[in-house]
Amino acid sequence: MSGPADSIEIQNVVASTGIGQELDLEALADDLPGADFNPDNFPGLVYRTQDPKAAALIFRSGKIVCTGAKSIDDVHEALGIIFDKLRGLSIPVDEAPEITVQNIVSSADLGHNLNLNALAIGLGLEDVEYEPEQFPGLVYRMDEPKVVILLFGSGKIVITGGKRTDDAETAVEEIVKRIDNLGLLD
Amino acid sequence: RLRKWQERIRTKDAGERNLQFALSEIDRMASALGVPRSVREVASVIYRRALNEDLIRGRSIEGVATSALYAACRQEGIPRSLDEVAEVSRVPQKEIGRTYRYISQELGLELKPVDPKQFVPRFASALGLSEEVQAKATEIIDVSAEQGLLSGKSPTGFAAAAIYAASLLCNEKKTQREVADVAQVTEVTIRNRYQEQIEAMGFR
DNA sequence: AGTTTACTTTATAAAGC
DNA sequence: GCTTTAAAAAGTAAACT
Repeated sequence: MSGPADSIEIQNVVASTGIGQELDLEALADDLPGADFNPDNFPGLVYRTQDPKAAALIFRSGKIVCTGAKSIDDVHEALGIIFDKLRGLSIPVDEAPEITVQNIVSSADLGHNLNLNALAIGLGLEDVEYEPEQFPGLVYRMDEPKVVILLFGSGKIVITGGKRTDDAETAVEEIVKRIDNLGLLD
Repeated sequence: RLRKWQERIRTKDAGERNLQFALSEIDRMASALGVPRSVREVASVIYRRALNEDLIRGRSIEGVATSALYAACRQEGIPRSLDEVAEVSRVPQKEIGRTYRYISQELGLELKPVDPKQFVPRFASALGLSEEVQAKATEIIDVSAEQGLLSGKSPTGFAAAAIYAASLLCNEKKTQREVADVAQVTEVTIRNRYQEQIEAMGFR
């Protein structure tokens, strides 16, 4: 059975980790080709991997944030590359640093156009933020799973705030139910 | 003990002065926008509620005052766009929008999305257009909104396009530039919405 | 008038102001 | 609160050709 849940695509995964070692970012900026470090703007050093494509923010404390990966596997791959690069610079890195997924951004297509005005009232104005003068999407905060869904007139949606791969799937099934119950899924 | 008394009086005075400042700012902006006294009163009530619920902490008094006025205009059915409100405020439009969303959520205002039709009388009269054009523009908005064209679109741009289309249909033509200026949108937006609307009306 | 680039919104960690 | 990073959605806008 093909449904909206099958159209889900992970677009971005944010994860955090740490190498268990303090870093000299000034020195690291010189040793890592392509590294961006502007301590006046932001305390983290920015390093990008090409394959898989991702961006890492490396901090003096040794903590690292990885963003832009298209899957959880890609996060592990990208961070693995960074760990090896650091080891290559004779920086001691924990053997298998714990990697925590912090946020997953997914997109999906409900396959029907949406009347956002009717949806704002139907879903409940108290849980909805819809200000087309400021942004074309309707913002819906769902409690279980605890995610935020952006709904557009085209029926395309964005699910963010989830930490597990199946949060998006559960959220899509739930939002489809709620919209259908309102009779707003044409 | 005497110090505590003085402190209380001092903070009470400061709070009173801040409230007076906020209310006078609401009055000043409301006058500049030309909204009726009833809207200023609603804005004052919203501001006082925000104050009582401690929503001003971490935000500027002027920002909350402006947002309260923006919300009051909507609540009273005579909305002003964020652009228009920002013009008479010394707070940037982006902050007004954010603060509005925050106080709206926290106070549970539950305001419905702005109806583009509510801009028609004001924009049309600023352009010197007749009642006939206004009625036509209103009809265009109703028909195209029913066909689902309104979702995600800015209410001012939607209203501007309908007024432009209605002015053509009623032989009281205004240029896209003239309509764009009073609605504070670009000609490109009017062109885009106009194309969709005349198609929805079955013209073209 | 068409194209490109860029900004609006959501979530999330990191260190410091 | 802010700063930076990534990505999607769709609307709006400005700067070009």
